[in-house]
This record gives sequence, C-alpha cells and structure tokens, in this order.
Amino acid sequence: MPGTSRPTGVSKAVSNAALMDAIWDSLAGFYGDFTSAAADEGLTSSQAKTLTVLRRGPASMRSLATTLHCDASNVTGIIDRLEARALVRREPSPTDRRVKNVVLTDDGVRTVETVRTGMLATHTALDGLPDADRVALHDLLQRLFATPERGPGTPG
Amino acid sequence: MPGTSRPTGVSKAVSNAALMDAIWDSLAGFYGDFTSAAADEGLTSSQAKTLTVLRRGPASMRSLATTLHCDASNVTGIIDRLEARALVRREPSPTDRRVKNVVLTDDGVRTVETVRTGMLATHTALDGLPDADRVALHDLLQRLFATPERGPGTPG
DNA sequence: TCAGTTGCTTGAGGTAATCAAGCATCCATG
DNA sequence: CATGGATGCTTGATTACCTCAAGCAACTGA
Repeated sequence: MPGTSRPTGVSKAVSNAALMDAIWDSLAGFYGDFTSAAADEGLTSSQAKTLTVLRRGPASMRSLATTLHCDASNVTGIIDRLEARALVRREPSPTDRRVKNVVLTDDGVRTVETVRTGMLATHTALDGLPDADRVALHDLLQRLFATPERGPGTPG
Repeated sequence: MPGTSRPTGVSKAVSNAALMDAIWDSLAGFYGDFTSAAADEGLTSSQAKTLTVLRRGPASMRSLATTLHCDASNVTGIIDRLEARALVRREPSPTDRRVKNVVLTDDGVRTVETVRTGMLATHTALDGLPDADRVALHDLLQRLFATPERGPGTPG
C-alpha cells in the first residue's frame, strides 16, 4: 500500500481528494437537512445561517459580514428582513455610535432552536453513531478546522 | 424508547448539539474556502457546486435538481450561464427526447479541478492531519451521511 | 387512443450577493 | 483643538439565485 506511486509527493493512506469527496457528501447531507428545516420555519438558508451565528451571542453588522464571508451591505438586507419578522433586534453599541449590535429576540431564539431540532436526518444520523465514534468525530472536527477566531460575539 | 432524541434520554459522551456545532464550524470553513476558490475562477458557489456534481459524470436536469435540492427551473438558469461560458454542454438523451444530459466540457473539467486544488485552507488543514486520523475521518464521514442514492450520474 | 405523468423551459416575484458611493463616527497626528 | 484618514452602516444599481405557476413536448400504461 505505501509503495503505490502517487503523482503527489508523500503517499497518504487516504488522499486529500477522497477526504474532500467525503466532506462534500457530508456537507450536502447536513446542509440539505438544515435548509429544509429552515424552510419549514419560513426561513431561507441565509437567514437561518445568520440566526445560527447569533445563537452564540450578539454581533455587530461588521462581524456578521466577516463570519458569513460576505459584504456588509448584504448583511443589511438579511437583518432588515429578520428584523421585520421580529426575530432579531438592532441595538446601538454603547461604546461606538457607528456600530449596531444585532441580538436575537425571544422569538428568534425559539425559532433557531426549532430549526436545529427539526434537522431530523442529522439527528437520526448522529443518534446512530456509537459513543466512541461520537467522541472521535468531535475531536477530529475540532482539530480540522480549528477556528481560533471569534469568542462568543465580538460585539462592538 | 431509544429513538427519542434528547434531554432525558441516554446520556451521551458528546451531545448531538455539540456535534452539530463542530460540524457547523468545519463545514463553514470548508464551504468558505470552496466559495473563495470558486470566486477566483469567476464562479458563484452555486455554479461551482453544480460543476462539482457533474465531475462524477453526466446528469439530467432533473437529477441535478434533485441532487442540488432545488427546483428544476433553477437548474435551467444555472446551466444556461455555465453553458454560455462553455463549461458545460447540453446533450439530448438518446433514449428519451424530453431529457437533456448535462456534460462537462474539457474547459469545465479543467475549471472544476482548478477550484478543488485552489482550496488552500482545506488542503493545509487536511495535510496537517496524521495518517491514522485521515482514515478515521474518512470512515466516520462515510458512515455518517452515507448516501446510498446516486451512482455516477443517473443520466436519462 | 388517450389520460396521466414526467422533463424542461418561461415568466413573475422576492431573496441574496457584489460593488460603488455616501454619511456618521471614531481616531491619530499635528 | 482640528482635520485627514479609517471604520461601520446604509442605499442604489446590477446580476444571480430560488420558488412557484403555467406551458409544451414527450413518455407511459390501460
């Protein structure tokens, strides 16, 4: 097995390509489940994603844009629509009058929790995983894309 | 009742909630990397996602819609734009004149490969994983969201 | 044959995403 | 102070995305 000459340098037990394919499939399953659970609550996936980020605590428009990897003006629109449905609230930052901190309303908290529990396929898949595997998976993912960034919120 | 998912059930070493959070972070990292690699090629993430699906082989419009979890009319637009850039081609199905099979052009193959190799953060993260962990991760993901569906393409 | 179904496209309407521009505020330097 | 530059948010324009309803063509089975 280690002798097989691969085009790339050091031969690995599992190629990056194979790992990426596996991650792709997982992403598709997880994200599809998330999207459909969000749709059940009348939310687009972008809106639900934003609520999920806010679950960790209030965040400024700027930090939301950074976390969501998109332009700040985009966040304005998403928050506009979420605020129109009273799922979030814009609060002026006490320390910087330019900044608006976005906070989940009680309704927003309820809704994002409903979406999470509504991800049936995901819960089923996770429930089917033996305890040792749960620990292993959590540990692996933790180390894979460790995000040293953002504590709970980074409000302005 | 083993099925009921939560608070009072059997205590797990790692809760579903914690696992979902870990999955979220990982997928966010992966997908963010993918999106930016796609943008480098002038592709939206939807377009790049579609090319990624087609990497496994030709697919009808219908099966693309199913795989991408979206309406068929949406696929029409995405394929229109990809075809205008000569990254894919619509081919009439030999067995069903209603069906159009979408195929990657040589340029499309090149482009999707470029996107994959351009996911630097992902490659770095994966390269940092010891061999045993690579095997474990691949195995875990494989079992987690095993998709018995779709062989390579499901062309009409 | 022909009713029902399926596959794809079009059009309307709203959401998402980017860029450029603008205003208010903050901050550092003079 | 003051003032030039940077930062935070919003608006407007443009394109892409996405869903639904409707339509036509083609397949299917009775």
